[in-house]
Amino acid sequence: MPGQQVTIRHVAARAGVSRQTVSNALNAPHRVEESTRALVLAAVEELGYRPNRNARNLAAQQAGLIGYCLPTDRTPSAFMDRFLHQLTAAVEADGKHVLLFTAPDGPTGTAGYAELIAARAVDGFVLTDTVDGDPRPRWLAGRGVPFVSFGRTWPRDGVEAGPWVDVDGAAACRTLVHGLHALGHRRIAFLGWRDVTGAMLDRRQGWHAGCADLGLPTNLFGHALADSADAGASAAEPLLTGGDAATAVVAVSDVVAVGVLRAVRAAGLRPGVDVAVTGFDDGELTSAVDGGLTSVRQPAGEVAATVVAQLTGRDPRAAVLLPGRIVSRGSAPVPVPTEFSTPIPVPIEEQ
Amino acid sequence: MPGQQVTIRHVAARAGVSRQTVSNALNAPHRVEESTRALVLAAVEELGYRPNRNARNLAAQQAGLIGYCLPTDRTPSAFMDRFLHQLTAAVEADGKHVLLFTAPDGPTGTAGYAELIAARAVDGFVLTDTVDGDPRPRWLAGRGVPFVSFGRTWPRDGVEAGPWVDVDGAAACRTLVHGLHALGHRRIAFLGWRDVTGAMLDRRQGWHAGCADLGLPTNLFGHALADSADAGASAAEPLLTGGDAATAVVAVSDVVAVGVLRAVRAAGLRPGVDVAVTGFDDGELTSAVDGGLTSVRQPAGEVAATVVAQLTGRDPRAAVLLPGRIVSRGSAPVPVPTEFSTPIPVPIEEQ
DNA sequence: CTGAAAGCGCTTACAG
DNA sequence: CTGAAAGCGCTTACAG
Repeated sequence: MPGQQVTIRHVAARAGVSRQTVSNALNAPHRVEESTRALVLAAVEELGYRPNRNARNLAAQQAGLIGYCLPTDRTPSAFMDRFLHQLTAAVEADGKHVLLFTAPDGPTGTAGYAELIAARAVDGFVLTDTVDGDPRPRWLAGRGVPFVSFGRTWPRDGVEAGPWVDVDGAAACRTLVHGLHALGHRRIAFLGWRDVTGAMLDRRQGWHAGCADLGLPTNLFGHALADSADAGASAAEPLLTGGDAATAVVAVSDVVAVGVLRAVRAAGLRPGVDVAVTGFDDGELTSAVDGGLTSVRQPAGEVAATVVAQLTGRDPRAAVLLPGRIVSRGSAPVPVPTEFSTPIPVPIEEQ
Repeated sequence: MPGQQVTIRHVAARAGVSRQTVSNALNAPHRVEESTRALVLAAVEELGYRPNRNARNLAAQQAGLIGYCLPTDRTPSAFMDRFLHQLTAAVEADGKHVLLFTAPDGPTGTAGYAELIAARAVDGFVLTDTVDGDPRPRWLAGRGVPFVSFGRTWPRDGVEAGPWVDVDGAAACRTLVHGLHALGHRRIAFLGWRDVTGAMLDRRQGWHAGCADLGLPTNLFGHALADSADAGASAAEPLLTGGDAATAVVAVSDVVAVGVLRAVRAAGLRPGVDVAVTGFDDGELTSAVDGGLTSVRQPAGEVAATVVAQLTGRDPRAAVLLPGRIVSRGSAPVPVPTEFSTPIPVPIEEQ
């Protein structure tokens, strides 16, 4: 990086005050007379002065950086890109920046965290992709390192490992069931993943609660062997045939829902008409479906803002459940909830 | 961040040497006797010492950080997530980290860059999403700030604004045309975007060259009004009807290709059989298509590694064009190129 | 090869 | 309210 840096010395000389008065004018305005402050600010403006980050942070004993791990083997997703945008903006609003790092020891490894902590390179962490039994929350909490998780930290023995924000998948799926019921469906199935993740269980439980609310059968469910359209199609087939075939399917993800739609067509049925299908994620796949795929959108911006507010202590809550938003499209044109009510209100928009 | 930091003082005391000898053992091993070095390293190991980043960087007059801007209004994409993973890994291999920031003044604004430069918060930048007439490369180059762009910097008056890496979309589309020709197609259309971007022109030019290579008509092309399936379907319709209808369509993106497939079905034709369709991006949409969508995959890891190598001066090239990879699927089962040859070799894999 | 000195550019108590 | 002093934890020439 070339160019002579403008330092606090230059500003002090220009304003005709000492260096610490410049520092005070910038960091503790109340300890400086208004006229002095104006003088300093003018000099700062003229010279385009910005405090050297390293010097400031070294003196202030902070890093000005929040660490965020991108495990290299995670499936890339547009949603995580969106979340990262929002996180970056939220962290910036706090005068800090996001520092990215990888996990050489796997998605839940702590080595990368340990390095950054030892080097005092970050002030805290934001976690994502937490899984049941994830060692990271406990590990960080044990060292007194500030962090917040996007996604539950899955308490052990009823004890939370640390603060988290999550999207209420159960409420969304429950509302989806109510919406499908309002549409006239009475046999509503759930299609999850074979791998038992917390997110999947959460969504399935919401579907189950919705069916129970309305006296609908709760024995219609299946599990895709993978998060793929092919696996979704295979798993959906048995749910769509026979005398007690489902007329609606709540799928655990968009890509599984796309598979369900494929199975619907293969069975000679019309998607959205004979069989309603909903997904989860509201990604670009929703546009790949004729008439659009009804899906659940996660509020990335709200999640990011809440995470940062908790990290800085502005938000004292240890656990925050945010409602998702149902985006209603042709594959399952659930009405906005003027026509029905659910125990937990989840916004629905038509598109 | 709690806990007393282990400093170079502790290590020096433990090893029975002075602080600068510890520093030398770590940063300039050759200036220290082997036995001393071993002693120091043992103390470092025992104490779990890591140099304080801020102190090190302040003394060394560097930031240890590479800035990367995430414009908040950019359409989120799984590919950018993948690229960021790879960039993070590549930067880490160099002992640095990625710092994220936003662009309050729009996708090509320079305010965010200016702040970070003034604060000496980064050592350089990686640019993406450059557009024709993008002010950023010239602005950075004018200040002598190190940067590399992923995506051409679109020279003005023949002068490059700075180093870049890009994926050769023209070569990929040209190869696609040759592959479709090998499949028996003689009327191959191109479907681009109405908005004239460099990437779109690049791909269209490759299609044109391929058709010219093989003596095929070059008047079959259209432009979608947006990067959406609906726009793709509308724009594809006229290409698929009439006596001189196309039997294959090279689409500028996956989502446009999905629209083309919709138009193919709407015209009563069978995708992949009557009409071949290819996309570009190789995102999750490829799995939304029955039999899969043939697409072009960008080598995110190679791009990231090259960008970082240029940034650090390890790679002296100012402009690097990397081949994409064609992933052949049911929508256009182009053969691996043992059966045909193209002017520029682009790998094809079946999937 | 090793250590005493100076300095990186700030902030934070602490006198005046 | 303002400024002289000390210090944040390192690295970098420079003597010994």
